[in-house]
Amino acid sequence: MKLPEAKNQFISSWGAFGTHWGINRTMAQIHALLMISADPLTQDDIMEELEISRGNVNMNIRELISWGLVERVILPGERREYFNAEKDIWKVATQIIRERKKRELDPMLKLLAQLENIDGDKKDKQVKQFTETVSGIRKFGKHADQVLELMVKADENWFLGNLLKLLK
Amino acid sequence: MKLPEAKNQFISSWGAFGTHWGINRTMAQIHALLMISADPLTQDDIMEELEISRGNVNMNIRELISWGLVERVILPGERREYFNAEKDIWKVATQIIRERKKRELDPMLKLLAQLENIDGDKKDKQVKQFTETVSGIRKFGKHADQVLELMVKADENWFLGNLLKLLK
DNA sequence: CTTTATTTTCAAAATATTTTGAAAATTCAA
DNA sequence: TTGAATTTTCAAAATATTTTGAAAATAAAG
Repeated sequence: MKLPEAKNQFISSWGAFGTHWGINRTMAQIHALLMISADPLTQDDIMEELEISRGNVNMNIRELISWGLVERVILPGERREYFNAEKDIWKVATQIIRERKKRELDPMLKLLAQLENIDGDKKDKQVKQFTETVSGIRKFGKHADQVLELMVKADENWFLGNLLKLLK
Repeated sequence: MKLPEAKNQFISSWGAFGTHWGINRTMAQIHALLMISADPLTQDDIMEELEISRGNVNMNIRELISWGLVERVILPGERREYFNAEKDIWKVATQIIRERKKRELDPMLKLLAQLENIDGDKKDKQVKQFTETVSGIRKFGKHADQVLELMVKADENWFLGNLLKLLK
């Protein structure tokens, strides 16, 4: 397979992959394109390569920047802005984990804490099941939170190396 | 807070949570409802509780069954089918991991393997960056695959207990 | 300042997803 | 069998999301 075809395949499946993770297709495609580009690209490069509108590129680029996955690059003597993606996949993953934790897990845990103590007969079957389910999810979430916290702080090889050694 | 209000809050935020994970809102809400119900429910119970149509309930219930998160229950002497959700959150999580691994991670790894060897000048900057990115993602994916595999097979306390002890 | 290149915004259009509800299929009891 | 209860299907409608593109805003150069 030649580079252009491989590029297209990668971009397209990274895009599809993204949709399963609550990320829109185009944002994931732009991310994919930037990850495999040796040099930073302009908005126009991206528009042309992915055949999408300027507004679309602009919005999704800004979203990628807010996720900490892409940075603006100013090349000396150039008027236009360039965009560059973090290419170290470990950094990409920890950055995504960090953001999703902040945006989703933390608020969920906060809510569950509130729901754990409800008024009513603790002997009642429905009350009991509700409390048990909520507290089970909360405990699990707290564990996950700790594990993810360690993961984002740890160095790749150290963490996975030790983990796999331990568990083998 | 009283049970009914707490229930609604839980269902509604579990639904919102689901949408961030590529699961549709209603499916997640039905799942939430079944997880906090002490007893199995019928399609009509779910329709009434969530104020949604019969077809909607039916489709999403079947989807939950295909994910292995909900089971059909036949109560003796009852004509109608009842539905019951797995309530052990560890089992729920491992089941979701198992399915998503199968549906998403495995196919992605297969594709990346194909893309790792492309025709062309290995010295070319673009070819080099493409290959590096793809192989980096693939290596990471394979690690993740192993970790998830172990996680799915391990017992909750054993796994998290050891992991946290090691990393503290 | 004025002009021109570039980026950003956002209402409207296009597309995609979800939901409904009624008809068809199935299941079970009599 | 037959018929009533129940479940399933799926085209059409409703809703939600994404994309466009042109106008407004901003930034740099002359």
